[in-house]
Amino acid sequence: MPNDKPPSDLHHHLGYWLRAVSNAVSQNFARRVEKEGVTVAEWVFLRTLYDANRIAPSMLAERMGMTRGAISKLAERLDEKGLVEHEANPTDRRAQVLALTEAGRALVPALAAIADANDAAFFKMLAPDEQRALRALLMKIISERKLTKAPID
Amino acid sequence: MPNDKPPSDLHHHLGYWLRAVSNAVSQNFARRVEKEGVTVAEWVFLRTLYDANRIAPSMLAERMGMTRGAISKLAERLDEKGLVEHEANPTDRRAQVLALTEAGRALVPALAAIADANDAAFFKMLAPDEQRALRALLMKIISERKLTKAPID
DNA sequence: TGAATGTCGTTTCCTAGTCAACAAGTAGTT
DNA sequence: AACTACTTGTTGACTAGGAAACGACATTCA
Repeated sequence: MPNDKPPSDLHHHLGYWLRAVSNAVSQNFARRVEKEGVTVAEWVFLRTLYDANRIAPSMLAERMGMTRGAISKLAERLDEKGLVEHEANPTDRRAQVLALTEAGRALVPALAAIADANDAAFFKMLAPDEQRALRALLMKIISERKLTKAPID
Repeated sequence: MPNDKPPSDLHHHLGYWLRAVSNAVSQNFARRVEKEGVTVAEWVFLRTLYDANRIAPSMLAERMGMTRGAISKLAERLDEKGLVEHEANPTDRRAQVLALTEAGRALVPALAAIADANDAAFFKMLAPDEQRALRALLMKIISERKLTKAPID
């Protein structure tokens, strides 16, 4: 045998296509919300806080899959923009509680509308059953992944 | 009507799940190739160069979807690692030509094996037909997107 | 009570990108 | 030939995030 087979192509990996589509979606969304003066991470932050009402930074870090350092900086930026407030925690003087300001709360529905429009535009070439199928496949991977996260590797 | 309906949930967007899975795959892969002293971007760079043999940085930037500035720095890093060489272009004294060194060429198959293993491990919970379906959906989005990139906004 | 240990959020340092300004070189036009 | 306009790759300023060290505080345990 004169030669090994060539190394597999980039495009043979599902992860490659996943990254390509994901980046395109995120970049598109980023461009849209930028006009509202907000980044993608800030949108996720605000939307999560919208539901939580009042939440510790460490909780937010966990839910968003970011480090506490990142959340700390993110919260400060949003505070400066007048969208988020830091409050003291009466029962633990180390801790903080984050909450939306009125302006922050008012902004969320507008951002949600942009997110809806972006998602709709991006996946409109997929039929409804195809969209459901894609969602199901992605969720299947995620849920499986959750189970095997700590022990594996 | 007392109240509007609430802003849509983060998890209602396909883009959210896409980003979640894509980030997980990439992080996992990053951790694995880190042991070979290489980042994800560097892997894509090396693999692309492996096929192209000799290529201008500007071409590489286009193929990888990165700016020329990023490619310039990436190439310099890989040059310092002894994996990539800069050559002069005889016909245009502004231009450069990038090529793999022997070490760089030798490294690619090992990295490809890691990429194969990572992809296999990550998507093994999907049946073969599910994997094909996922790939088809992603490619459908990409190809549609390519067509409507410039004009749409 | 006091000491060790653990946890909270912040900060510093680092990496890896973008963007915009740039010098060097090419090409086209008179 | 000279002027203009474009293109090439590099650079500097800036941004966002991770890792780890940190100070302040809380908890546990003797």
